[in-house]
Amino acid sequence: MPGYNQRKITDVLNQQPLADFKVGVDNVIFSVDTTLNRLLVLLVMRRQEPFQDHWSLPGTLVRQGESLEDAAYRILAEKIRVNNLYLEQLYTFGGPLRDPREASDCYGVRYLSVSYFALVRFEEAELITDKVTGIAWYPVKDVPQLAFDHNEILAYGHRRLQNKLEYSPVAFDVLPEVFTLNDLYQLYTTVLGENFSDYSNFRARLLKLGFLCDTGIKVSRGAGRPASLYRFDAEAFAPFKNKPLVFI
Amino acid sequence: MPGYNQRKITDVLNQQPLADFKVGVDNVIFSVDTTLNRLLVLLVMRRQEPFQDHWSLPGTLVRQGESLEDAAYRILAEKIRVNNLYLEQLYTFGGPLRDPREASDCYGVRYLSVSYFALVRFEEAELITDKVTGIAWYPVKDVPQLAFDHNEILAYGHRRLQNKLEYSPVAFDVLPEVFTLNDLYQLYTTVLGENFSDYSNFRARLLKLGFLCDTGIKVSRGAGRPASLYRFDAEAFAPFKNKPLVFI
DNA sequence: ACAAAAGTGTTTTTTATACACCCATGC
DNA sequence: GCATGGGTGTATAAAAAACACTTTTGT
Repeated sequence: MPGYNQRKITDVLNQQPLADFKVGVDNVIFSVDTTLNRLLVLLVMRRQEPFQDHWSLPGTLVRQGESLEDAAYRILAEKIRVNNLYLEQLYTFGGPLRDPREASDCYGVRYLSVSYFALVRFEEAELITDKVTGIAWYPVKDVPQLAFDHNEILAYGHRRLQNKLEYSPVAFDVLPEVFTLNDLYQLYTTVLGENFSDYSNFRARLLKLGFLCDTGIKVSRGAGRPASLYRFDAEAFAPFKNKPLVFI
Repeated sequence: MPGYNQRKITDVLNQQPLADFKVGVDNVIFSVDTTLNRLLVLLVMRRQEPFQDHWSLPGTLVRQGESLEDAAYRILAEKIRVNNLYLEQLYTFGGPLRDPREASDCYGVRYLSVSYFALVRFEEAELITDKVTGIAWYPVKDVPQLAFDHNEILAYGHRRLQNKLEYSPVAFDVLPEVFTLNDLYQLYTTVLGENFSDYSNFRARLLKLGFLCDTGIKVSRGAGRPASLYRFDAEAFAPFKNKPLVFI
């Protein structure tokens, strides 16, 4: 097949060299402080260049034989202890020059970032701190300038979280086993912003769906009538899976 | 700062070598054949190993100094001529061993795929064919076994397309400048499947939204009353941007 | 008693769904 | 005339949104 061989030769002549990549993963880990009604994101202080002494998303470079997810879970396990963490892929940022380590020699190795996100229980999440590494929950509303393009990644993650809350039961992964309807409502308002819904209607719709069961146990928080504690029933939720906009 | 230096040393000792990556992009390009009401996907025949003589999504490896998007647009421009193409990032597949080129030496270079997707106008899209490279529109319903994990990527793209159609005006990028409401309805049914909505209600809702203007021009297709040709008014659509579920 | 928080109910408006039916054309 | 596809309208049900009101607690 002469045409094929000829084509192959011109291809080789036309072809620019391929880029060599290191691949990083960066995690956008949210939690909700239900007492102060603040949406928090996990940040770590960088201790090496580039961007030394800047806050950044917890990330790492992918090692040999390691999948992207494995790397994401690995770095997370180094920073935080938490049960039942589920990471979801967010977006891949890979333009040239997004990492200053590329700048010096423009045709050297490239740095690509695959971002993941998760929502964890604030109370259960135990930050792993040592003398050298700064690590903290930061209110999303006032995160500082971050390393690399991490502000952009965070903004993207925040939007995804808001969407996810609207059609999937992530809220119950982050609330305690039993919770009051007001706890749930507060969670939604802190993530989605004020006036997303009237409390009374929120309540009525959610109870009608039938996957929240009243434990009968009452809990009194300061003044006011005691609230019922509810439990999320995963089985009863099953029929609503993948059906968009169950709430809101 | 002795603690810092000590930490740095143990880090180096603990650290496995980083993986080296080549990064590929793979495009899931859909179009709709409005005469036969079929959803199509663009496939190319591979002419080199691995997976020689298998159909695959059109893809390429990222070159030096090239962004991910650039690479995606480059390979597309080699396969198809079309106006106003907008690519959207889909997902990143990066497990080890997803590419058989890794298998021989497990700790050699890794292959990662960032996928993009788009919906193009079938009539305007001109496939660039030569004697050696097979290229074709394949009905999504009966795509064969593809190279690599491309069936998985395609399935992911199909789901994304269905979602996108429900809350964004992509349909008007793929329809001709003027179209009948039935053309629009057919497009939705071929992508979303039968019985997603009654035609009459689909029509009423869409007209009420007010971003479709009747040109007054009538067109007769065979028997039956001639239909009005409509035009999409991007300005009038603006207020609905980012508001989920405008239709359906 | 009163404020505060929980929970119930009611009214109004909007949207979804399923049709029935009229209109304009080709054959 | 009548089949065919285009287009309009209507009745019913369901959901969304606004808000008034009752209940039960702490102080």
